[in-house]
Amino acid sequence: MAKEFFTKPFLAFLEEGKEKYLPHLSIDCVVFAFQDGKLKVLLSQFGKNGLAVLAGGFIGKEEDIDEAANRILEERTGLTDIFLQQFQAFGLAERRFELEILPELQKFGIPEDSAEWMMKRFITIGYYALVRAEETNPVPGPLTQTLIWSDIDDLPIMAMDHANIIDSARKLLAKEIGYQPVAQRLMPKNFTIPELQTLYETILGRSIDRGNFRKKVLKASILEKLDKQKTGGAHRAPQLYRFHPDHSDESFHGQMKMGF
Amino acid sequence: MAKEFFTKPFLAFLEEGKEKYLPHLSIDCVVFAFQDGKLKVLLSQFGKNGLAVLAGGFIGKEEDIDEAANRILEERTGLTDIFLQQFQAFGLAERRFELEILPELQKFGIPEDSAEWMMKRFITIGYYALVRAEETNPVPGPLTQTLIWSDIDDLPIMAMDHANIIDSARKLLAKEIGYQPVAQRLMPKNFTIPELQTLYETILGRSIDRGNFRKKVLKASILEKLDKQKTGGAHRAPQLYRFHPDHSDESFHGQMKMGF
DNA sequence: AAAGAAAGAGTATTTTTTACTCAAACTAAA
DNA sequence: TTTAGTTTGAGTAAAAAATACTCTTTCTTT
Repeated sequence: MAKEFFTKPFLAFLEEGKEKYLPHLSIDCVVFAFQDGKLKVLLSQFGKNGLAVLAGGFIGKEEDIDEAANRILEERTGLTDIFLQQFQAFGLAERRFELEILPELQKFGIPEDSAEWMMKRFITIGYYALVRAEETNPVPGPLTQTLIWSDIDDLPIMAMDHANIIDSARKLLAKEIGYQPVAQRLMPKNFTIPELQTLYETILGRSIDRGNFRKKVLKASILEKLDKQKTGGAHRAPQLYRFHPDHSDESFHGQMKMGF
Repeated sequence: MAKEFFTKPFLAFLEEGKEKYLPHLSIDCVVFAFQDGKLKVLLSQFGKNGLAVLAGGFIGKEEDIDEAANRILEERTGLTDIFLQQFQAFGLAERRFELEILPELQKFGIPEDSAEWMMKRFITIGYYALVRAEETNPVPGPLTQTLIWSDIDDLPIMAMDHANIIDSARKLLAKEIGYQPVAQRLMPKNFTIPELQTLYETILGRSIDRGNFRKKVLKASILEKLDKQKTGGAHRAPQLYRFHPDHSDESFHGQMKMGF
């Protein structure tokens, strides 16, 4: 990785940016996934062990902010129809890339004035997204060197206030999981109840009684039992389920308030 | 009211704006109060029966967005230390004052180019504020002709998407009232339990059992009984309470989840 | 074939919510 | 001064939800 990354597309991006995008405004997406029993976020990193940033971008002059967020996410993950929700704007006066990113660019010989517009103060609108890791195909963009799924509890050093943005998103997630779609979007198509429980436990940050979780989740009748069982496990084969495809989304918020 | 309103201060404001404020960005505050058993919002109206807008303003180039929101609110209400919280950015591509406000300005002979920067596309960051109506002293600003407390269920015609912004804020309020500070900020210093109940009922939009409400609110031990009783009422004199001054705010979120 | 381990199922207790009833206290009308 | 009307304050009983367990089943590994 290195010099050849910051070539034409990136320079072109910088030159065009001033014309195409609204000044002082950006979008940053906290893309969550659940993998190996851990909560992950999608990050792009400037080189191995380098500074990391969220999946971000800018807002076209004639583009809705939600449109922009979807475009940015599609560019990075290849996914359309993502669960994507705005959650907070971050707007401290001293929020600017300058200090951290400018040296990086200079290392690669980018002329300073090409990136001038990017060095201004930026107010960023934070979105959070829920994806299934196994369906995602991360694609580096013009500004992104390496894309990684990082354990949310073991983040690399983040640029600016990005660690703070992730933290806010995570707290929101814990609130929102009581209102459904979260689990649908993060779990694989088929899963066992104990697997679902670990999702809840990692998001809520505490353990839940096994029996009670099962009881509650079944009573909510949001799950559909499959014929198959999960084989290969070390012990008794657990039953596989999937979310009932009927009430695909909004239909029954609050049916499973998850007040454990 | 009329011509003399759009004079020096307003023109000066327009001229300066381009220099002082970030382009394409505004702040709009939904200021809630509870008065006569009704939920009210602070609006400024262009003339009697005219178009109404939220208490809004712009973000200084070196100003945090929270700072800006506080400044704007202080300018209008004279209050400092307001409960003020960002809740959502509104950013449709066609969000612009132009169509609705430009004609108003032209009526008053404002040169079109003075207001040019204001006619661009704006992304607005929505805040909601909670105030005690009786402590507020609304002050018209450079852009605001008349300030009124409007019943949220009987709004005048609102400019742009401002009705939508109010609606979002109200929905949020209903969610947040389960997490405390809301009632503290909206109720007068002293109040009776039935009065508190009507606040909950109007915010939640449904009726609550009298006895159960009282039981729950008392068990949360957030109230302090006063010696006085509320006199003058048509019937049995209800006991006066105030919020326990100790845990003034954050201290015990969630103690009163209000799951009616 | 037996041991270990997790899943599935069930029970019992406590807490919270919901739906009421009844007495007390005050005003206004008789 | 008494009485009717109305709202507050207080309490009870039943239903639902949350919590804390135990026991059985089923699978893998030894």
